[in-house]
Amino acid sequence: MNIFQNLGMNIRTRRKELRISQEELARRCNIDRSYMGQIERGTANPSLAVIDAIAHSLVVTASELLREYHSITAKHPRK
Amino acid sequence: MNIFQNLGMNIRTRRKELRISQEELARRCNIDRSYMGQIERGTANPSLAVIDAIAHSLVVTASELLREYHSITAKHPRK
DNA sequence: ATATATTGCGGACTATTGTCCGTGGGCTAA
DNA sequence: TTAGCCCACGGACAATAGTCCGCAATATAT
Repeated sequence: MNIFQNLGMNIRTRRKELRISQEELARRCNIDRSYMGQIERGTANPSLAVIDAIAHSLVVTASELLREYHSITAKHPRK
Repeated sequence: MNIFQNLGMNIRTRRKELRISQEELARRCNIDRSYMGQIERGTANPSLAVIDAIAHSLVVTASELLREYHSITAKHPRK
């Protein structure tokens, strides 16, 4: 899990809490829908302006979006 | 103080703790020295990859670099 | 004061981000 | 089945991040 995937997971988790689609989130952030998908998958390298816009739409801080992601189900990894 | 200036202040503060120049920090991050200056002044919009590289060189996390900056001297602003 | 190191700032250029389409697949419901 | 979402992925393009120089301004020493 690199920092890009970590950011993506945090965004996806928070977005699903708000029960909105990638497209709706992208619209609220004024960014492209397919680019939002790349960010969630961890395959894009977004600028701070983009990260900040997403954070605002998700009602969290950019710092929080970059915190280490902890999945509930992925606890106790074997090995 | 916007998020760019906030990031810049955190970087500059941490860099001075380590007693290194912008040029030395830029060299350790493999980025341009004048661009590092722009980032510290809050006039650049760096990508997550750049923020992460700086964080590593400063031995902190990207999340920490984006936390709200609190100056010691700038307390109790008048109005 | 004179050096010396460090930083701000500019222009010209290259590399990469981010946009704007379309297409196809998986899913749920009617 | 068909229809409606939602998401992954691709290509071509526009916008901007980031580089590489130089030079001036400022700080920090000697």
